[in-house]
Amino acid sequence: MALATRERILEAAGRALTRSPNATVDQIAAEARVGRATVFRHFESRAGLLKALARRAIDETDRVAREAMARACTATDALRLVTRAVVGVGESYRFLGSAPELDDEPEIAGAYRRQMSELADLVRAVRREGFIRPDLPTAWVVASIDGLVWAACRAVGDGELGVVQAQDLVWDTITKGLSNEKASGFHDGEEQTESDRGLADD
Amino acid sequence: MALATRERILEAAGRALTRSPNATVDQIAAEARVGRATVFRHFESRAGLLKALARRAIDETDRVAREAMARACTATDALRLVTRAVVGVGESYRFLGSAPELDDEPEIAGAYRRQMSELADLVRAVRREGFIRPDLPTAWVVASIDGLVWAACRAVGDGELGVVQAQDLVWDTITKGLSNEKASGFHDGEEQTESDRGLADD
DNA sequence: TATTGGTGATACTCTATTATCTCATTCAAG
DNA sequence: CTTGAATGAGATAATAGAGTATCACCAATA
Repeated sequence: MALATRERILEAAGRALTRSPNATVDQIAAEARVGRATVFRHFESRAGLLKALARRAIDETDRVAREAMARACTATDALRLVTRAVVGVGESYRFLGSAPELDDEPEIAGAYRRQMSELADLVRAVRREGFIRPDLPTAWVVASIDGLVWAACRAVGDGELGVVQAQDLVWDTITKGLSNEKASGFHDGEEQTESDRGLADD
Repeated sequence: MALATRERILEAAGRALTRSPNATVDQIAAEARVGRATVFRHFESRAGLLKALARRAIDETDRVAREAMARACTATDALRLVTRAVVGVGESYRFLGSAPELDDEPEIAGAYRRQMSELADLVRAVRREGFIRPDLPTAWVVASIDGLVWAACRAVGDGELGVVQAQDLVWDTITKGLSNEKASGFHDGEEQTESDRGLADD
């Protein structure tokens, strides 16, 4: 039962830390229906627990992302599958975004940087295939994909969307945006600036 | 000098808390080049300081958002101007995203909910004007706009983009997406089920 | 039955941090 | 020059939470 207990603590820690990133060991133990001492029997310290949890989330993300990469034959399709996969396991690593202590763990911080760097590589490959609008900086493409995936994970976690629905919507939005106006007769230039200038007195 | 000192502490707290959300009063005081006791002379407690900081950020966001709303004649244009405005003051409230204690402040949590609800109202109005793709759930439109604004603020804070550039890119991405393929010959039908199967193989 | 490994509960120490208080210093206004 | 308000620095108390140690309990197993 040792392994099961450890796993149960990790799951509970994920839930508790997603709710409140400063959750105490007491709260985590309570969430796991486990004695406080048991937590320290399985993890050397609270920081160690956080680190193990983060490593677990990162490894799982890596796994599904590599799986997706392996299945795709073009970079564009790889990006599509990777975003889907990451949204699918989003619950695992949602706590990472608000876990400040982890920035001090060089192992975790390094792994996160590596993941973002791999995403940037993938985006550059997708760009070479011509799928990405050439006028967008790569940094923004990476940042906005990250933001959309993040939004999808949060929406799923908040029960606003189903997982599959969120997976579909992320790629859909990347591809087509939110706007209805396909013809792109919508330049930031004309009608908008008109209305802007027409009413701006300052 | 009293007001200036208070302001200086607030600015410093914003910087310190953006760096590390658990920054101690010591660290905030050091960042403000101010004695520790002075912080407690201007704010009743650390929680009070955080609350004042959050209120300041929320009020500033409200201010620029209302200003933008007042200048626009259509809901669509209002959404464009509001996103621009919020990205412009993004630095003020970046710390809010990783300040867990603030969820316990009913005043702050309520104000945040109100802002999100106002954004949802605006999105619904934009939808009525026909600008938003009818097949997208409003919840997703709100979430993804939030995600894109968030991504823009973070990119600006990290020095990856200039403020004006980020402001342009958010609306540009909302309108047109990231993809080059206008024709949308890209349907996600079959391959997804495939990937789905792949994800559920454990 | 005796043993053993994992557990819960509790008491305890130790440290970090908040919050208060005091006193000397600075500095600007009168 | 005097005065008073604001500040910096430091001592101090109070508290919360991490981490340790101990003991009793239970279930599986020899």
